[in-house]
Amino acid sequence: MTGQDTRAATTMARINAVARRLFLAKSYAEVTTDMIARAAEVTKGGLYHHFPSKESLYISMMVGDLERKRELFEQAVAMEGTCRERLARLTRDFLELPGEERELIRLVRRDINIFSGEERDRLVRAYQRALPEQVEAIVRDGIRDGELAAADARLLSWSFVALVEIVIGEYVHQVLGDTTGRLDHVLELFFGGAAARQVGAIA
Amino acid sequence: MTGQDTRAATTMARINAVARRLFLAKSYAEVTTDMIARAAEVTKGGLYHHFPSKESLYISMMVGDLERKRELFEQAVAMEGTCRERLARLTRDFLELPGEERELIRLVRRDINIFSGEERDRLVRAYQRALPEQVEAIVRDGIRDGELAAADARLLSWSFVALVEIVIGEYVHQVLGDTTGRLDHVLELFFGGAAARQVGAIA
DNA sequence: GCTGATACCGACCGGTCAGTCGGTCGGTAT
DNA sequence: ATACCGACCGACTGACCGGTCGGTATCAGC
Repeated sequence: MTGQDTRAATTMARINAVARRLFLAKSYAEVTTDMIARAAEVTKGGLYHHFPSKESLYISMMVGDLERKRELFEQAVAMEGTCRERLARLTRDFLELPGEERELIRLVRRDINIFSGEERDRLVRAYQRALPEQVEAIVRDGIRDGELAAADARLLSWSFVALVEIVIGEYVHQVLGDTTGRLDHVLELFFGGAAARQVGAIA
Repeated sequence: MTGQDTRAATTMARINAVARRLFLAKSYAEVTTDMIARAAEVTKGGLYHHFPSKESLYISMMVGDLERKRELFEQAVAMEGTCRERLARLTRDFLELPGEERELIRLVRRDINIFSGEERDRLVRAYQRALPEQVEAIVRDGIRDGELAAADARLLSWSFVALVEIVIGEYVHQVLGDTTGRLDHVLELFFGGAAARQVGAIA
């Protein structure tokens, strides 16, 4: 029993890993089930023995990964400290994820429009739980404690996530350098805005 | 000559309009050339008489539209006033665009990954000229005039655009209401940040 | 009213791809 | 040894879809 379970689980894990790599490199439509099967060293029949459809394979690969990210980000939420410190921790954790792991979150935005119905909802919910809701929990505390101005927590969280997403990418790497520069920029902009600080009076 | 031009131009415009509607409602792959042809009341042969390929039809529809938006946003750039006033004008113009026109900009992000090569570049360039570069011009002035803190203008522009894009959508409409509420939120957040203002000293 | 050009037609082709299905094989329980 | 079962195989199918092509309709200029 364990032997069979392990064997199936191993194969499924191999398929998942290969699928992740391929879906990152090419668009959903461009990645064929043949490609996945060949790269995972199973046949299409074998692949369809474990997954009912291409869509389902894609979604469960994504959902599994997002679940792991949720656990990571929850540590920042659970942390003691100011709102800013906790957001910093979460953002740093995110920025320091190995490239492939980090890029996977972008796939949600890239591919969300090709699905619909129940499977799409599964993906959306997994994403929301993994990132925006974690940020929202911290932001909500920040507002409650007077660290952030009163505002809609969800909207603020989305804004924060959007600022973080901007900071990924090669151009920003050239401008701001590695994690710390990017992190500082996001936090400065989110908390303090882009306006020049008045040098003199409060005016 | 004018008669022929007009006839062809009319048909092409009809195809473009129909394509825009369809591509907004469904993903690129889901919209078939048959659907476009039928909805535009031509046959596939007629469609391919005017456009060399589905991809080319899509891209030129988008590029044409983005070109019109560029002209609109250029008015805000050309305007007299502070950086904040000019960004407000540009953002207001954007937010007050009729729904379909505004959504079209989101298609760039949605579909950019399915193209590659020259046509993709055409689309990317048209988008950049239409929106981020306009914002960047204003932001650059703001930095030069000491209204914005010294920073990379392009990065700031992207951040601003990202904040604007957040503010579209039904949830934000419920929270902030129509254009003015959204506009104020974006400007407040971008210029002043989300931190609570100190009530007392400068501390 | 003839001629050429352009707009338009619609059946058809070539290729792709998700998904199927009858069958093999290795391991496990009895 | 036998019976069984889940893992896996791979040729095949059916549908779809972008693009083609030989042909017809419409209209301008002569």
